[in-house]
Amino acid sequence: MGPGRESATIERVADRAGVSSKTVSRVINNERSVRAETRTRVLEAIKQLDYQPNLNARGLAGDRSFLVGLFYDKPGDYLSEFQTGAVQRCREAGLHLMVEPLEVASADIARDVSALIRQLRLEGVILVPPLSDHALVRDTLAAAAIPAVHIAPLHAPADSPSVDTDDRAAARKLTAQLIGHGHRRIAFMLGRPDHRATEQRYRGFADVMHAHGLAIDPRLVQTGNFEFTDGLECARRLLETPPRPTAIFASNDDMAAAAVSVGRQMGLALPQQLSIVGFDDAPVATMIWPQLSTVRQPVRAIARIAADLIIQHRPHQHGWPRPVPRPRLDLELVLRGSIAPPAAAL
Amino acid sequence: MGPGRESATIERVADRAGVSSKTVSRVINNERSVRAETRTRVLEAIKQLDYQPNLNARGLAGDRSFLVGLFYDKPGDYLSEFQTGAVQRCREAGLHLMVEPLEVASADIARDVSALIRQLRLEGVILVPPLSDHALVRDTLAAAAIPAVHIAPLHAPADSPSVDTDDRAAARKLTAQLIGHGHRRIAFMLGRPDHRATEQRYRGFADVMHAHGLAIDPRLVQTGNFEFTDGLECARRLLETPPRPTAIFASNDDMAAAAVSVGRQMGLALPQQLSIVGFDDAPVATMIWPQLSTVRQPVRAIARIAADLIIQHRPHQHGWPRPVPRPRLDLELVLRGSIAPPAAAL
DNA sequence: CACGCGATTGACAGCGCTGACACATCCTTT
DNA sequence: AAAGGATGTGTCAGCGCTGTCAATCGCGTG
Repeated sequence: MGPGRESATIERVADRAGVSSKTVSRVINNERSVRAETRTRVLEAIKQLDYQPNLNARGLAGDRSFLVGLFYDKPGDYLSEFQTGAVQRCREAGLHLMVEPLEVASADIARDVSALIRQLRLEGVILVPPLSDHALVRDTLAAAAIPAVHIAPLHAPADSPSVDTDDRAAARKLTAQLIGHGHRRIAFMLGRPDHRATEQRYRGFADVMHAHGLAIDPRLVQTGNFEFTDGLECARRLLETPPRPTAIFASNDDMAAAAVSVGRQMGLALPQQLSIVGFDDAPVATMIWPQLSTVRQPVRAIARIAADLIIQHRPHQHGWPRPVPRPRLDLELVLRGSIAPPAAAL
Repeated sequence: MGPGRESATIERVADRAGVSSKTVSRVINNERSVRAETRTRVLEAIKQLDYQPNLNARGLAGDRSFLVGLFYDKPGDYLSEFQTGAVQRCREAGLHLMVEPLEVASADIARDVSALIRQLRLEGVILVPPLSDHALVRDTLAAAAIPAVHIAPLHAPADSPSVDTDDRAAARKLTAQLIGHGHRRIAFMLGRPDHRATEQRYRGFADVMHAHGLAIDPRLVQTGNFEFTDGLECARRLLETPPRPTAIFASNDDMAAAAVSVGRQMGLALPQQLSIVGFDDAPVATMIWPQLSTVRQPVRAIARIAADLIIQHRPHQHGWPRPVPRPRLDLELVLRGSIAPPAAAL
């Protein structure tokens, strides 16, 4: 009820409840050996005084920090979705998320990481690609014995958990859609080579092409680095390669959007003369016309799981359970208007 | 050189430098009264031991936290740009940014805010719209005497700084472009009513329309809430209103993209039969065809300034300087392919 | 009824740092 | 040469909490 005039301390709560501060501490930390009646009394006092424990003090005394780090390289929609999911899960566990940009290309990235974890005493760190494969960052974290969760790493570290999605299976399904509509000559736009997704998505594509006995023209496989602008260039090359492909599988929606843009500039009727699919179900997928058929990324769910892994780890202290957890999520196709039978096949 | 095996403490540094821990503290906090020679010696010891001060301890002892909060409602590209700018500036000052989502609609938002600022002891908070106008949040912050910087608030709080952009002037310039190309019948898509930008952008539009003696058909002013999906609906209504407008001024790029999408679905040639302009220079502005003429938002710069305001405030302790700082940034037009003379005027 | 054991609770030190204040130096000034 | 004023440095307590360990309580057992 009454708002604490000065922020109440644990002592004040203890007095009001008629117990020692240590008992209040026990209640706050949800320790078992507190009589139910005592607990109630303490809780009541906490509520009445509107007491909020001081995390600095808790941290200093208990050698904790209540902080989880989320390290990223490139801001954007993915990141902001991810952090929203991670924060949600962290809050439930009474933790807070420090979102820290790190330049992969920076020379003193190791120093930055080291400073972060030692000053803030992070209890765990989540690494999103391409940081999840950065050797220096990994080693620094390992040396400091900070629990780290790697999102979709190219090479899963032996003693650190990772969270993955089954991009390959999804890419298979999406490719099957294209082939099912009658496409035979399909181009592929690769993502950044330092992302696991790049490899997996291409493999899924290749799997199905081969299964159908379809050749992959090497000239029709180009790298767009997951970037719209690179995708523009890439799409141009692809569409200038005769005979023109009737469909393009872009490894993400930004590049798919670039393909749409180039296709339109070249005067092609979309999707009749050119089918295009993307990956991620990014916002742009529905903001262009035709809307992209793509694969939904459950970004928030991934983030939640990653945060959860850190949270679950804390009590154990002694490394990760064996085998190291490596959850893998299934992906879901989102079919929209960007696929049509190839004009020639009509 | 040698990496500290166990994280070094201030005492260890003091021993090595042959001074007291207090002197080391002085060096860390960059206090003046330390002899240059002593300072050098201490810094040397710090480097040799690779010492990193414990922020928990610093915070507890000095009643600080080295934490600045960034409160937001909706994740997205804007947010992630903003936080990148804010983090950069904070780092330079040795502060860290806690990015915290807050639900504007939530009933216990005040409780959430209160818990955050009291547990973490935030040294300052940055509020992005629409949080910058949330009365409860504002009051809670004020009651706790936390310095808060409001980004583009509808109503600038009397004793809190705000950072603004001159949306009105930019909207004028953009409208002038449309009219300069020969457009007379121009529709307008409004944003969310709880954003200052919504009002300012419309006013700028109206200013120029009136200055040219052009009427604003009330049926051609619709609300799209800054959302792509609402924008779709909105654009449909606008384009079905006879006589059809030859141009649409959307208050942001997402809605402009929606207008492009609808225009295309209706079979209009863009930009010949319909010119469209947006606002913000969001990623989507260049990812659709035709690319949007729009207004660049210097989001990172705004974020930097906001962080800087907090940083500058700290030493003073006794409120903000008078008058309360209210920096306002100018905006820059970005002209791309989405404007053409109206077909009829050709 | 003394004893033992688990469940509960409290006393106390101390986490790593900084604020307040005391002390020591080294100049100036008259 | 003594007093006054900067400047530089150290001592010590304590920030608000938790770990450790000891004390106390409740109660079944022999």
